[in-house]
Amino acid sequence: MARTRDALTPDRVLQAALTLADSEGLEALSMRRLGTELGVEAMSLYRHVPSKEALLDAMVDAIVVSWVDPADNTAGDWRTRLGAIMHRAHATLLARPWAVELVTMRPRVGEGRLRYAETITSALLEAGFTPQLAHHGLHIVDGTIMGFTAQQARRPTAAALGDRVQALYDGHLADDYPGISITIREHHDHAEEYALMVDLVIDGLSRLRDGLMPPRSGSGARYVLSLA
Amino acid sequence: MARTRDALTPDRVLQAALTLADSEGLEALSMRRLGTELGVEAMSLYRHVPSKEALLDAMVDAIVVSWVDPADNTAGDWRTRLGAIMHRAHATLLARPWAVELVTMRPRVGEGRLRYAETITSALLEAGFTPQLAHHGLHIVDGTIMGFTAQQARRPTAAALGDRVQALYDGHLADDYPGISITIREHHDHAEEYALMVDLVIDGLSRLRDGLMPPRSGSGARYVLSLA
DNA sequence: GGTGTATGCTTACGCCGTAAACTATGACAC
DNA sequence: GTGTCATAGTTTACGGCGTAAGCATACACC
Repeated sequence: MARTRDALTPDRVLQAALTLADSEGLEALSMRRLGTELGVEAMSLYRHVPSKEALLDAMVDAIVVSWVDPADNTAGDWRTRLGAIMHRAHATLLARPWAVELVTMRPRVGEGRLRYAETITSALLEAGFTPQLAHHGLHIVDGTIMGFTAQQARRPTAAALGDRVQALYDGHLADDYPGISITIREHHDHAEEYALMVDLVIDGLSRLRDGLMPPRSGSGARYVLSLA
Repeated sequence: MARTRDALTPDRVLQAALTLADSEGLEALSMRRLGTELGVEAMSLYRHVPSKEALLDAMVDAIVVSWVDPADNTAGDWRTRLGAIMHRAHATLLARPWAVELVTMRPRVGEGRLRYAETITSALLEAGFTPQLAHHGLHIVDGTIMGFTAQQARRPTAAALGDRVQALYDGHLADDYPGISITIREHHDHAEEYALMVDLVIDGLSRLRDGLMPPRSGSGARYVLSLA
């Protein structure tokens, strides 16, 4: 076989995996399918990738690292920088809805995720956050991106939404769900909603840093477990 | 076969599925395995459940509906009621880490999820939020729960975290990741962190309602797509 | 030319969800 | 009691999955 020409490489496999997922979704990404896509048998991929899991982890890392742009690492207000990251992350995940599952669920932390975490953390530290609060801030930002994006990326295929929801749109069930029946009619701009959330979070972080958050009830420690 | 005694029912199947997932994780939940758990062949389950997908959806609904307790639907400040839901949701998801994937990724909206959405929505409407803002509020609360919980439920099995992270704990890589190297040493109380986030969100919602959020940059519309 | 090694192929195993056909049970009508 | 029927469970089978093990080929270097 041609060793030099057109040789498979880990990166070619990774790129092909991203492309395949982009065009046909994550459930279409099987090793066999990925093989055919590269004109090769499934088992050949294992010369370049230790396992499918590792491949998925590599995909995650490639995506997450794209959220931080070295260009805005140093310049500008921390608020602007964080906002940029949050919006960029949101945009890429909306463009790759299949990635949401991967990015939110895979625990492995690679270089890309570290870079991303470092960018946010150091931005907060430079902005005068205590290490403790910067740590919390990283998780707050990260959680916001994941949670909010997951929600919007969840396919509203309508048909798959459930009959009840359709009934709601049709104006029925107003007795059972009065609140939703009202709000469901609102014009709903996803982008605006996310921007609102980003502002809310950044403003909240700012107020936390400055000790402006009103003291509140407590830790929620009463809500531990039960498993019915 | 005994038609009356010990008969399988959709609910028995659902309960068994929840139990199995609780004890062995979501990846152990196969129809075959669930069958043996119930002393029955896999195919028998299909008399009571249309498909595995439907079963998973039922599991989601059962979990989500448990987040809202009729008892605190009407009583108390809206802040308290929302906080209760958020903490309860977080607690149940931490007790059932496998459920995070299901709850965040499955688009189907059943009765349970509707009940949950209705509770939050009507609480906000009653608190004087505009329908538009109540709608946003629902998504903000929902996204917060999902995102933050997903993050904490992501197994920190340490071994599976990645070598770099271990190196960071050991104090290496401080040059590459100065910020993280500082914050990683902090005492890290998950419960406290979530409580902080809950307060941040509720405070933010309150400020949104009262028009106290400072005007900000914009929608992030510049961060659309690219797919490298 | 011979050897070593890298690359890809073949085969096979044990899982998975589920379609289709079959069987055994009890309920009920006469 | 006998015949009919619906219901609940079983059996078998299909096409997919990830990947372990072993084989074949072709180049690089001596």
